[in-house]
Amino acid sequence: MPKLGMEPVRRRALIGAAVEAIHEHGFCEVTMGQIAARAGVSAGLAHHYFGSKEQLLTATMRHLLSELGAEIVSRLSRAEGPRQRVSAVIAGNFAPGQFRPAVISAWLAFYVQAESLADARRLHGIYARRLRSNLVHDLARLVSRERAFAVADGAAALVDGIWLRQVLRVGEPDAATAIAMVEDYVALQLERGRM
Amino acid sequence: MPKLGMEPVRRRALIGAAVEAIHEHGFCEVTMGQIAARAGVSAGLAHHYFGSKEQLLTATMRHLLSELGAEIVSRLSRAEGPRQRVSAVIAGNFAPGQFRPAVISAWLAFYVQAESLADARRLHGIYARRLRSNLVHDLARLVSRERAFAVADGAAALVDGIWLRQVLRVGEPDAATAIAMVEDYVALQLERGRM
DNA sequence: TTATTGATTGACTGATCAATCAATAAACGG
DNA sequence: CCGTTTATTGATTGATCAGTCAATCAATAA
Repeated sequence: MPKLGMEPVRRRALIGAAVEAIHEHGFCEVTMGQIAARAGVSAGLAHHYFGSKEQLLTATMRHLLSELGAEIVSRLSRAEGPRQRVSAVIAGNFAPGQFRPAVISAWLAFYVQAESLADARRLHGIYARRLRSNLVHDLARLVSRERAFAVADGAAALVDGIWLRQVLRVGEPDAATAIAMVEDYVALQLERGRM
Repeated sequence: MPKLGMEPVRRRALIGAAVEAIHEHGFCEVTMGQIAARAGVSAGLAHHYFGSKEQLLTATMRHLLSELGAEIVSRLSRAEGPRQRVSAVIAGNFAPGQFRPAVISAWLAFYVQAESLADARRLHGIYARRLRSNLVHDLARLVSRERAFAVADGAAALVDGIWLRQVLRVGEPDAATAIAMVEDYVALQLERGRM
């Protein structure tokens, strides 16, 4: 059965399987065997393509962050003016493909890992700085630069908090309510800034 | 050297050591041996008193939640009127003994575990409901019941988000800034509610 | 003094799992 | 068709670690 050019197919499948397997078994408990089985291959093949469990997990984290980033960039490109750009960032953070149980579980697990794993920490840092500078840049066109920092930090904390709390909520995530909550916060802050 | 009545001493030491060891080694990587060594005893003794790693970890989580709860209750008892009570809850969530790196790491790790571990999930649920009902009860005296729910959820998400983001921040946690951020959010929401 | 109980350890075991590797087989290139 | 590359597996290894246990020692009680 061996077809050629399977590498990208397997890599994608394994990364997707890793997200699901982390959700099902928990980050600490999940094994290469479980991930590989979910992707429909042997554990040996997972090692063949990724070298080690840590590298597969790091690739998975990189994938999640880049997908989330892409959602935001795509919405930013359609936004007009700073206020819409802020909304684009907020909505991007709750994009349907991202704000779902398995992704939320994996994302949180990587947050925890980022503390002890240098690679994970670096990736998180890059992503967080980019998000923040995007927000600050646009907010600074609406309020003072000083307040823009405060509002960006507040909005970012609120977004992360909503993701975090979704981990323990039962039932499907409600992106609309989440977005409304953050939009409300930003609107209130901007109103005051204009007074 | 065996003295009598060591059980409570050892239990406390092991729970404290678990928090520190999780912070140092990471939740997934930490072993009973490392925790026991930090507490100055053998791994065998840790099993003797707690039965299993899972039970020691669950006891640690219970301890963290109850300490945080105690900080809030203590501030609530000194508060007068609903507005002060809301502030008491906020300040309690950033009490100096709790809002520090090792505790934050462990707390977040337990959050992740709560997804797959029934015991951890139950504990978290109890704590979260209590916190929420406390907030809603007092907020409902300041704004409509409906808005009280929204503000309580927003404030709780903000608190959790600030804790979460502290995991990756370098340097000592800044409780004062954190409290100011949540107080600002609540103040803004209450102002609107009164309009 | 002599049992009894509680505290404690270090050695042991059994299971798990990441990582390696040799073997196999299909596709392809000449 | 024959050699090379790519894909894939299953068996194996080596390390780690949770959990158990017998043995030891001190304090207390009878």
